[in-house]
Amino acid sequence: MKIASYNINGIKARLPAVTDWLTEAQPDVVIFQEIKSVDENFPREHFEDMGYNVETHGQKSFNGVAILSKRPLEDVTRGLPGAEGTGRDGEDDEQARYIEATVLGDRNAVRICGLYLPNGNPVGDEKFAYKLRWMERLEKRAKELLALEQPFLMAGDYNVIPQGIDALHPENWRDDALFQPESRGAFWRLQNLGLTEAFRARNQAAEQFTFWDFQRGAWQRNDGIRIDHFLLSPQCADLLEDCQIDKEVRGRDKPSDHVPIWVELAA
DNA sequence: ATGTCTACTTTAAGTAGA
Repeated sequence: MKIASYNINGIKARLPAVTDWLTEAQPDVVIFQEIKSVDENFPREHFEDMGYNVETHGQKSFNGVAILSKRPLEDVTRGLPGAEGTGRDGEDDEQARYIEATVLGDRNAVRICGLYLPNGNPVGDEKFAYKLRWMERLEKRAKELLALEQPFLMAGDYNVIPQGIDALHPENWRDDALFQPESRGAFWRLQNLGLTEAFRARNQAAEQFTFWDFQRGAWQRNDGIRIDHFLLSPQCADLLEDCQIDKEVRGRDKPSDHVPIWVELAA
């Protein structure tokens, strides 16, 4: 079962590019981030015509996540649990950044957690504090799911550069929320719970990026960072067969600033 | 030093977010 993650930076602007990539890559499941659309305006029927079941969690203008699956989706939940000062299960989280669903493979059911972690810039601002609180909530959710001892994965745009090797010029990110010790520490804490970072489990090479800024000719200079990740539960990591980044998508017409990353699971 | 893109409104030029 091929499961992909792709921050598309706006479904309206990205529909042709996303359609071309989907047609070629043929993932069984794909999670999108930054759909930047309310649920009613998401081109659901377009993707249904391509054979996908579609579940969205959108909002106006910003953020927004979705899960598309060729297999049936079960037990869909929207919002990361534990939103502050609100009701249960993140129903009142004002930022649409998280969705979960279960996909049935031929041999295993896999819980898919699609996330768009807050950027957190500028450091020192309330936005950075929100990022760290959000990561604490994610860790809490990971612990809940780990207790079930079932295959699950948490994937998406983490907005975290794990190590210096994950940037062409790590020194340029020293003061950025994506490379702060607190952000990176929270990402390591997730892994230390027993989650496997799929890409690094299979590839230790430098210059393996998933994002190149639109500004300053970052793509032309390969001035990228690796911030889109798959974290796998132990039962899911046992099924891991491959993890790749579809880098070439960044060089196409009207690209997103991110490219797809995917895992192949023996599920 | 600067360089971009997207969505939206204030609707064609400015703002916010990344």
